[in-house]
Amino acid sequence: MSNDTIKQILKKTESIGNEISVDGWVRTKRDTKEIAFVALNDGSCMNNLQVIADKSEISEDILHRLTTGASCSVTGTLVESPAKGQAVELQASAIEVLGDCPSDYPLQKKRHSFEFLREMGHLRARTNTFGAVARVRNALTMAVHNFFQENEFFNVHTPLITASDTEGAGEMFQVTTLPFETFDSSKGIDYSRDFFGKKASLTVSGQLSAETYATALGRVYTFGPTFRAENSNTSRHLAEFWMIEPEMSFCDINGDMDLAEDFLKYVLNFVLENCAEDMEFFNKFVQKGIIDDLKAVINSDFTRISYTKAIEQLEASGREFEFPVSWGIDLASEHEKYLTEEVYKGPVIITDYPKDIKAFYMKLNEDGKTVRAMDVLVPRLGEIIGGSERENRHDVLLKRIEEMGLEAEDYWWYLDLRKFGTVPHAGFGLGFERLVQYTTGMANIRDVIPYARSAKNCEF
RNA sequence: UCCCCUGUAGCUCAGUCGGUAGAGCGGGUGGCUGUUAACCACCAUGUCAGCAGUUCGAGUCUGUUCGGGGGAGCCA
Repeated sequence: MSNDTIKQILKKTESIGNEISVDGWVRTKRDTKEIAFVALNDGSCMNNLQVIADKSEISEDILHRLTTGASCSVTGTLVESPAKGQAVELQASAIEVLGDCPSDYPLQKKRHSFEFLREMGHLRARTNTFGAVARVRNALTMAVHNFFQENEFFNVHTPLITASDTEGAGEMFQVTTLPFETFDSSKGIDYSRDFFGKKASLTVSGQLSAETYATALGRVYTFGPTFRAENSNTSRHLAEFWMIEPEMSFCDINGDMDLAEDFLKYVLNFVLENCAEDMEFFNKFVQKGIIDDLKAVINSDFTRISYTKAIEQLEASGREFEFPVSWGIDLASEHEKYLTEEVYKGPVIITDYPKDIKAFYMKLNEDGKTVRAMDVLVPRLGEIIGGSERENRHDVLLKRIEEMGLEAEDYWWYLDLRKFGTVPHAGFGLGFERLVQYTTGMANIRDVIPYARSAKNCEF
């Protein structure tokens, strides 16, 4: 923690003329007869610090070892740069090589494909793109907490291991200490001998637990890892991902939509303000025009339409969809894309879905056919947020549980929330990696989390 | 899980009608220039993903296994 980071050095022009020391990794070196130009990066920001290594000051041996990827500590004088391309540069008086980098270093000073870099999970953060993703991801994490804390939400740590396999959001990973080397399938499984004395799994959602705290603290949110054992092989799914789930008491579906809209605008704005350089990079090299897109979202009013209206629009479009449109179907990607990218050209919130295609806990409308669900759809990605007002009537919830073929006794504590001082409440869920994807324009979700876990993929 | 595409040097790719391997970048060496993905010259580098088959002969054709990508479904 002794030396300034390159980010600090590049910002503080008043230190021109001072003797400073900097640590970092060599990105590139350009040799001339008298001088070598070394682009030094320390991860603190996108930009490199140009180090001037005069061959009269720095030995040939040291210069020879400053290969791409090598780490070093440079001492010298910060001076105004006489050439274009950078405002300041470091005139080196001494360079210490901390770690050599032999020529079989896989990251060359050229662009690599994301596919190749995925095989280099332990090194890819040293590239411009993945460094920027990591910094933006960090900023988004900050923004999420700031937003909820400023709005008086309490962060709740919901359990990662759960014994209720009834959360109903997808296939679960089982957690067990039973020795399956000696497992005899003909005898069945005696879970009473397992660690928890019953079948346990990794959580697929913190929502039900969050609801219990919302009905005590008012406004809460979770922000933690979630696990789904789905065999889905797409650029939008992970087996391990981070989810944000706010839950509010004394709130209906309209308040829920307001929160979702405010939330998205807040975090996007936070990143544009705090990661300007990284966002410029994405704007230029990853997704052209993304900064203007995000600004447009921040300054727009999200369109809010009912499911029934959306179906009418799709039917009236005259479009040949692969999946035919009729009231009662779940919207497919092509339908969502049409609505967000072609009709409204921006975020769209769709509400009041048919009860049969949504979860049991969503509040039933007076029509008896639809529930107070709301999905936020955005261009490029589709559904980014899914939420609802929760069913707060004990008798209706019980009936819905039975209708869906679920066991009421599995939900005894969840039903208790409606038995004892029930309140209207609502919330939503948001996959954090999808938010990072949407913000950076990165096309594949495996490139916005440090180490992606998906079917048949658990490297590093 | 389904459909489509794909696997050749460290990377990105070309390789025609089946005749025994090529470019750019990267690396090494030398030169040159306050350079900016520097430039110029020279040099080195391959289990053509694996296995099996057809053929006088397979990077090329066939089968199969594995890996990667895109789309779909499921979803966040």
